Amino acid sequence: MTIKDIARLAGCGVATVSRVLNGGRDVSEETRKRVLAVVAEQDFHPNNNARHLKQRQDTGVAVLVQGSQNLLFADLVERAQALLRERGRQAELYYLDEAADGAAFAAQLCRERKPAGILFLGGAAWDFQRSFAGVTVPCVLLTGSARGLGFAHLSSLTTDDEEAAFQAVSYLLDRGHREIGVLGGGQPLSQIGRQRLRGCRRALEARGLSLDEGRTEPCRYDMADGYAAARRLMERCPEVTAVFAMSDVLAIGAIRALGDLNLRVPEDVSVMGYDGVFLARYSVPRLTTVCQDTDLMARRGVELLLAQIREEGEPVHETAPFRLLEGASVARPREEKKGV
Amino acid sequence: MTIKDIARLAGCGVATVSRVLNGGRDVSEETRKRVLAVVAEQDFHPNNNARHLKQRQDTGVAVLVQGSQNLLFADLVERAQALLRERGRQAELYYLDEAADGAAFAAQLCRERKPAGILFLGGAAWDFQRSFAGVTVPCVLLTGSARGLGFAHLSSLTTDDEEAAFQAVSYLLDRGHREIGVLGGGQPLSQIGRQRLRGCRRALEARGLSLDEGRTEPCRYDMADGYAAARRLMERCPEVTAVFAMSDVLAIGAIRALGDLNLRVPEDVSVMGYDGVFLARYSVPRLTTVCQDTDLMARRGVELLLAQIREEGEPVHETAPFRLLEGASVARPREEKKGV
DNA sequence: TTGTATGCGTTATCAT
DNA sequence: ATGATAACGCATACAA
Repeated sequence: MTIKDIARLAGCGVATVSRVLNGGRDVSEETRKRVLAVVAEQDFHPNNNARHLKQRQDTGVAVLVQGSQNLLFADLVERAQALLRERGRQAELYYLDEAADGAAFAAQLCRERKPAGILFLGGAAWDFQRSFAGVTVPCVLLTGSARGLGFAHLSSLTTDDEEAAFQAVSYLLDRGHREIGVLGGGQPLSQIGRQRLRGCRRALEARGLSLDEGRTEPCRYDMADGYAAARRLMERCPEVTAVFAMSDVLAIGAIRALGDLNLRVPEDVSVMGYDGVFLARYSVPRLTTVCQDTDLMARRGVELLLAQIREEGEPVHETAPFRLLEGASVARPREEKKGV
Repeated sequence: MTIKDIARLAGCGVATVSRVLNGGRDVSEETRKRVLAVVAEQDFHPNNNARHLKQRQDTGVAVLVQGSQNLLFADLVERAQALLRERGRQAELYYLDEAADGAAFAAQLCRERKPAGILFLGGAAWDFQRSFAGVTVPCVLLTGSARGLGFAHLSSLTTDDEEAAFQAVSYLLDRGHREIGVLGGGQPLSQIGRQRLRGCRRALEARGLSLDEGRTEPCRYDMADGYAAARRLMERCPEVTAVFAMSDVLAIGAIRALGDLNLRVPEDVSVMGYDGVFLARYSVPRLTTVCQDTDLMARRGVELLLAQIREEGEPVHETAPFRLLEGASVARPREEKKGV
């Protein structure tokens, strides 16, 4: 079943069928109806391979999600998809492995799917440097800065990770914590990890303290690693009264680890998260966390992308606001520990 | 850049390039090397649209995941993908919305991508009835039974949901609970919900109790709904001493809700989960839950699929074992409540 | 408004 | 072992 068959059954040429299927302009209402009737009757679906093979440019937007289990992205995806649909742009979702080369995949997409633009959720700066050359359409990177990369059609929007981490750790310091452990900042997403680490350091140094390397536990961003890292940290540094986890999933893992060490959260050890994913609202205790504004990021990200698609302007690199969401996982340190 | 260009640069015909790119049989080692050199030098990637347009059959396997946030599937996907790769089958992942018609998507896939087989993770029986006709390759459905559907090339493998639910509720009854609430079993995945509900009923009736409709709270399978459903349940039935949540994410939501109602888990109210996702091991308290054997399901599912791809035999419909994983979210009911 | 014809980049068929 | 060429199913330029 091809448009040829449909054309035959509807008594018209293939071009007419094609026109009806794509917007249907320059077609009389009568033939349009006749064609659509046949299409429905035959349950015909055009072949996208042939379509994209021939098509020079698609109107849709590709959304590349790197890390399907990243809860922060789940929020972003949903919002972005809805917004794009509102603006008449079909959003094609692609989930990539965390380790995959997102930019290379995007380049392939440009060759084969020819989207009007691409929205990146996550992705390593390194991949962009290496493979973004093949990407020919306007792009926006969410949750990462592409300022330093200098590509003419790549904008970016990210939370100011350094400042957010600064405030997170300052919040702990304000409550009297002095022995603070840090979880996260391993190899992947290293750019983000570095920013957050820098914020930590700045907050500590502002109080005359220093970021003790022995109290930083690099790890991947999942619960299992958060759990393991927290155990390592507490075994090595039992004097720690507060933990800053660079992601909520790490915080969840850490809370479970502390529980297994018979340490109560927040009475014995406080835990501060990062991201503000919905899971943070369901943990026991509820997480105190840096809440990234996914709603605004999705909205502004889509806006930037569509603007660049319309008129090829300069790329922009912005930061999105955040707020400190108070849960129940942070308290003042206990007296006996405070005195250590 | 097309294979035509590659052919020209390598001084051979397009057919030779194509042969080199696909397994490279019937090509002299010398020309093979020459072609590959040019391909590497030009960073050439064949166009998949054209490839699939022409190709009559692919050797890869499509994996359709319905519900990207379903944690049970996350485990299954990872295992299945690894196993397929081991067996020399490239696994192409497709994440679908929970509400999407998975079978219709699969039919489209058969027309356009022509995979050797399809592995379904989730999906509603209704969609299969309506749209599976267009699916022409061997398929295996995981986490659902397709026995009743009667398709010749659709096998299935699922946990015996009724029996598992029976044992879960029996476990609660064994510990002295009599006032048991049930969360889950709404519209989507209704087949699964019905099975589990049936198991609940059977367990209760085996002790001369009955499944009180007023104590069942239908809801979707996410934390927010679990939270809301648990609150509704406890407000309407404060005498409840144990809750059976038909999914771990519901259980997590329920535990949070109970906390907000100043009810301790498990001292005041016990919570039993279902699925055995990794998240269950990180909750506070750790979930007591029915643990589906994702490892076996992935292994056996892939095995069944590859067998059907090799030799078109009869479809099989099996159940996978499960086990009750004891956490810390279930205890005996308190005396004062027990007597109500 | 409509139909005809060409080509998208690849695989598959058939020669050689 | 290799090359020429005909599809694959569609969009599109152009003719009518």
